[in-house]
Formats: sequence, C-alpha cells, structure tokens
Amino acid sequence: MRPTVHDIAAEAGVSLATVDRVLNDRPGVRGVTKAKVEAAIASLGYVRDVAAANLAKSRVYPLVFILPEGDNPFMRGLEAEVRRAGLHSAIERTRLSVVTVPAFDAAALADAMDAAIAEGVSGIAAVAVDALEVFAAIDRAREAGVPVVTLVSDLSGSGRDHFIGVDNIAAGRTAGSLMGRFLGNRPGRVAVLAGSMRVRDHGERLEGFLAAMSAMPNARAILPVLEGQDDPDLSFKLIADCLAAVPDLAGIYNLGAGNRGLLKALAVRGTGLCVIVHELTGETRGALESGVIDAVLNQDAGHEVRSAIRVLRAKADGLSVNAAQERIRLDIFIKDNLPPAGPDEE
Amino acid sequence: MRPTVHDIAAEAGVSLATVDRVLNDRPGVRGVTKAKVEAAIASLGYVRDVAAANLAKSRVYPLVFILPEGDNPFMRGLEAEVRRAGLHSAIERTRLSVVTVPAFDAAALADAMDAAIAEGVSGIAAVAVDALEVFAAIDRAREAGVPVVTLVSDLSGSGRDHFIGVDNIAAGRTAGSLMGRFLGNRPGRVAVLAGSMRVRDHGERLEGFLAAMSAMPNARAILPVLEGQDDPDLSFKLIADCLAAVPDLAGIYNLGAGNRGLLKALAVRGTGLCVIVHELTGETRGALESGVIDAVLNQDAGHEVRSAIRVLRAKADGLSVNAAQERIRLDIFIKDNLPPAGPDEE
DNA sequence: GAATTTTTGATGTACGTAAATCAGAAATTT
DNA sequence: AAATTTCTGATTTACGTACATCAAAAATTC
Repeated sequence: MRPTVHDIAAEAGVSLATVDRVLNDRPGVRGVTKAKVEAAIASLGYVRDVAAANLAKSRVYPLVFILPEGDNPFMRGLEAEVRRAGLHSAIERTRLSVVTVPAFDAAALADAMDAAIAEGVSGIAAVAVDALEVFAAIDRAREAGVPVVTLVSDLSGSGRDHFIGVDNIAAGRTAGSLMGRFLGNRPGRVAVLAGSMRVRDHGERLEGFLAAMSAMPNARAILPVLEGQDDPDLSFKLIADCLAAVPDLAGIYNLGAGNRGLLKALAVRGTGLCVIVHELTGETRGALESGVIDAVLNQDAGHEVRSAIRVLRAKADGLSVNAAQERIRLDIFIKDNLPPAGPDEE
Repeated sequence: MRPTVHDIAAEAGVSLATVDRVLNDRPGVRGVTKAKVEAAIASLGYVRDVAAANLAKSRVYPLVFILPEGDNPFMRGLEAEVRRAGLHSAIERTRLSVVTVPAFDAAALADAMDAAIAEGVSGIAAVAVDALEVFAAIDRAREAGVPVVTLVSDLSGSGRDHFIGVDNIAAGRTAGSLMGRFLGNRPGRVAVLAGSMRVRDHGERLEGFLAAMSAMPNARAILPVLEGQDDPDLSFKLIADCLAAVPDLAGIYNLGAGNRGLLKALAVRGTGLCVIVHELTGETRGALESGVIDAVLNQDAGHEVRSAIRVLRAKADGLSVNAAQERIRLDIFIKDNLPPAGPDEE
C-alpha cells in the first residue's frame, strides 16, 4: 500500500494539518517541524495521489495551443488533432483551446500568449517564431508560473520549458542521406525548396541536408534554395521554372510546406526525379504510392499534441517528464511502410 | 461542469442508489427504471469519472507481461522497459510484473497465462507463440474476463483483445525496398538470415521482403533462407560460411535476432555489402554509425510497453482504445536519424 | 512573568464515485 | 385481500487529498 498523508503525520509525529501545510506550502510551520515532515515524506517515499488531489481541488487544466493561420496542411492537421484530443479531454480534467495567429507574425504570437496568461491558463503550446517579442512573452509566462512548450519549431535559449518536435537538423541530414543513396551514381543537380528562412526549423533542415549531401562519396551540385513561403502557387511557379531551366535536374527536396504546388509542377513534367518531402498528407501519400515522391519525412501530429498535453500537465503539477516517452520521432515513409490512412490526413 | 451521478438521479427522477445499481450492473432494478436511468445518462452525456471511481474502489490493476527467456536483446529490452514503467506505476494504480518462459514453448506460455488468471490479474500481455495451447489459454482468459494483448508477434484469429507491435509484412517489404534502392544497379545476390519460421513475425517479414525484392525493376537472386534460431553462434557460422561460399554477395537482411553473430562475421570480411537488420541495440547502433550496417528497422520497446499498459487498463475498464495512438510504428534508422542513446540499449 | 505572536492540533466539509444497510414502496403471487 | 417477493429510496462510510476554522500550545517579545 502506498503511504498516505496519515502515514506521514504518524511517522513525523505531527498532525494531519501540519503535513498539509508543508505539502501545500502554506505558512505557519516552523523550520524544524517542516524538516521533520519532509524527512518522513522521504523515508516513506510518499508521492501525492494526483487523482485524489485533483478531485479535491476539482481542478481543471485549461491549455492553449497557439498555431499559425493559413492553409498549411500540417498546421491544420495539428489543429484537428487538438480538437480530437479535446473530445476526450474532459475525462482527464483538461480543457483545450486553439488560437490561430498570422504565420510568421511575432507580435501577434506574443499578444496571444499574453492574452492566455491573463486568462489564467495552466499551460501554453505554441509554434515559435524566432523574435525578441516572443522571447519576452515566454519570460512573462514563466514569471506568471505558466509553463510554455514550443511546438514543431523550437526556440532554444528562451525560457520555454520543453520542445515538442523533431530534431530538424537530423531531419535534413536524413533527407540528404536518402537522396544521395537513392540517386547513387546517377548524374545531375539537386534543387531545394523551402518556405522561409525566418523559422528555425527550415534553416535547420537545410543545414542538415547540405551537410549530408556534401558528405556523400560522389559530390553533387545543389542549386540555390528556392523560397516558396509555404505557398502552393509560388512553389508551383518556382519548381516549374526550375524544371524548365535545369535539364539535368536529378532530385528535389522540399523541406517546407507547399507540396501541392510542387506536385502540380511535377505532374506536368517529372519522372525519373528523386523527390523527398516533409509531412504525410493525403496528397503526399498519393504521390508516394504512385511513385512521384520517393520518401516522405513526417512528424506525427497526434503524438505531438498528446505529448504537449502530457508535458504541460506534468509541468503544471511540478512533476518530471519522461524524456524518452516525449521524444518525437522522425518518421521515414516510403511506399512500403505507409500506415493505414488516418482521419488527420486531409 | 460535467454531470455527476447526482445529476443523473435528478434527471431520471430516481435515487442515487438506483443510479449506482444501473451504473455498476447491480441487481434489483426494473427494466423500465433502468431504461429511464440510461436515457438520463445518454441525454446528459454522463461519463464516469474514472479517477474518482478508482479512488472509491481503491482499485489497483495488476498486469502481467509474459516474455521469452534467453539473451535475445530485444526481449531483455522489453523487460527493462516493463521494470522502468513499474517505477511510476504506483501513481497510476498499476502493478506490473514480468514472467519469463522458455522461448517458443507454447505449453509453458499457456501455463503462465493460466497462473496469471488464477492470481486474478487485470490483464495479460504476452509474446504469442503460434500453437493451439495458446489459443485455448487465451479463450480461458477471455471467459475469466481477463483482457489479453499480444506483444510483438500476433495471434490473429485468437480471442486476443489487441495486438501491440508492428506490421511485420510491411516491415519486410520496407527492408526489401530499401535493399533494392540502396543496391541500385549493383550486381550480386542477397542473403536472408532468420531466427525461426515458427514465430509468425519472422515468416511475415520474409514474405514482405521477397515480395518487395521481386517488385524491383532489376530482378535479383535471393539465396535460401538461413535459420539461425536467434542464436549468435549459429548465426555467425551461417553468415561466415555464406560469405565464403558466395563471392558475389551484395546484401544481407537479418529479419530476426542474432545480430551479434552477424556482426562478428562481417567484421572478418565485409565491406561493400548492403546490410539491413532489425532492432536498435548498442551493437547495431555502433555498426550503423561505422557504416557496417546500412539501415536498422526498429520497434520501440518503451512505446510498446506503455501502449500495452494503456490498452489493458482501458479494456479492464471496458473503455475504448484510441487506435491511432496505439499503432506501433516501424522506425527506419539510418546513420543520420539515430536518436540519442537511451538506457534501454544494452 | 505577562502579553503577544507564531505554530500546531483537532475537526469538519468537500470532490465524485463505490458499496453497504435497512426501511418502505411497489409489484407479484397465492 | 393478504402474503410474499421484488424494487427503490434514504442514509452512511470510505477512498486520499485540499482547505478552512477555531482552539490550544509553544515560542517569542517586552
């Protein structure tokens, strides 16, 4: 049987009320008495029964997800996963909400965070934009005792409690390595399509990709990065132009969104190319199955959302997180290991 | 605010005691009254507060993991993960235990399951052996109301409640596809090392591998399967002989355990080969980093254990499981996306 | 040493559910 | 219609913790 507060009181030779004061950091306990109680807690190995405590407090955890607006399929998938998790959230005493802000807009993100803090949420999960306003907002959250996790794109160096997403340098490296191996000794140059270098994840992926490509036994020229702003139309134009201008194009790596434009351009001309993209959606799944795309690198939105919830709750309760469980893995999908289509793929 | 039993009682116009009788299937409620209560439950959307219920029942969930004995690193890793999960299990009112039985021994497995049922456990997770005794034992568990999940190797067609592990046909297909792409137009034959065809997972992997290899554009001869019984010494001998006898060997796929023997044989002679194996351990990680192995297919033992616990608890409570969350993914590791070494790799 | 402040104990209620008891009401049988 | 059986209601205790109140004890100050 697990020890309870009663056992601690008996062990420490104090009353239940005193144990309660120590446990919940209430005033009016002498140093020596506090030490006695803490010794009893340690010696008995007491751990607070969070379920019972939450019951007594009738506590709920309001959590906010702040996501970029727009038709980025991955972000919309993330939003869908939050809503799906919300269906079961009552059971876990969690109340989830989603706030969307213009993409790449640091001020809007900071405002949304401040609003959440003012509302008294128990935790914030946000796709971070790399800007000073955001750093400052995170600091304000921290001062208010509101845990913050960054989603998908990290902001290491800030006061965020945790990052939930893949190692984007490794993701880029993986793409480069696969591209090199799949191309083998075939000749030709390689194009890279990105969204914007103003989010860290894109920069990191590029860095990893270039490193892996240059480490390959047979060197291969890489064209200047195309910035498609995660916009399908712009991406289409950039890729179409590239296909026309570069007759010896051997491969394309899209490290951002805008797959729709890329696929549209490839539908016109585009066989024999090695194509590697990010994020498994209905479209990329189809292209993988039909052989237009060779590999899809993916981060599971459902896992990320559930991980964010677990981490924020743990932080809100002052508990530790299981790092191994919360590591978000980079999925490599080829035609042969596609999972059954889930509801989150549009 | 979520509705409580009191709200149902008021809505249905009955007493708390009657609501309790309906909710917990206790006798002494007329059909009409029961229907009234159930209507109230449905209309209010009542969901039992499991935390409060467990508190009231002071319920614990004793769960048993039945794993094969021996020095199979993956199985030992699984055991380690169960023990690790056990450290935190008190918090979740779960009590975990591990029972080991001789590998591939159906009778021993069935006996262990019967013992667990007799002890009154809340759930059983077992690495299934494909035999009639095991089918029968699963049926007995089902009759006793004890949920059973199969781990790693499935037993579809039996009464097991859930399978926790990867799609092994897809795993084999993935290995075949990667092998074909990595080899490109390089000539040479390919060897396959297996443990035993008496466990379903090995058979399924082989099936997928052969299918993917034969679907490749350039056909490639595959040598007869070597059965190493998951034994390092036997595996070493088989591979060493093969290396000596087949001068044009281009690739090796080890779909079972016994990686230690394979690596030992490769250390003697073995560069330029494409090697794909299963299960990330300290050894396979090192071989991946040094370039001896090209890819490692993995199933995360920690995820499997946590998934088994979640599923068994849900089944014990008669709740539904989130299929998307419980799908175990096949990880593809190449040198570039290796995760930081965890404590579960020996 | 008296007055004051600080610390501690004793006790009760609450959270939402489980489970038991016993009395009373309704239905069924005779 | 009486006797019996089957339902239903009212009430209580419990689970482990949170939180509040008030009295009593101990420590501090003057």
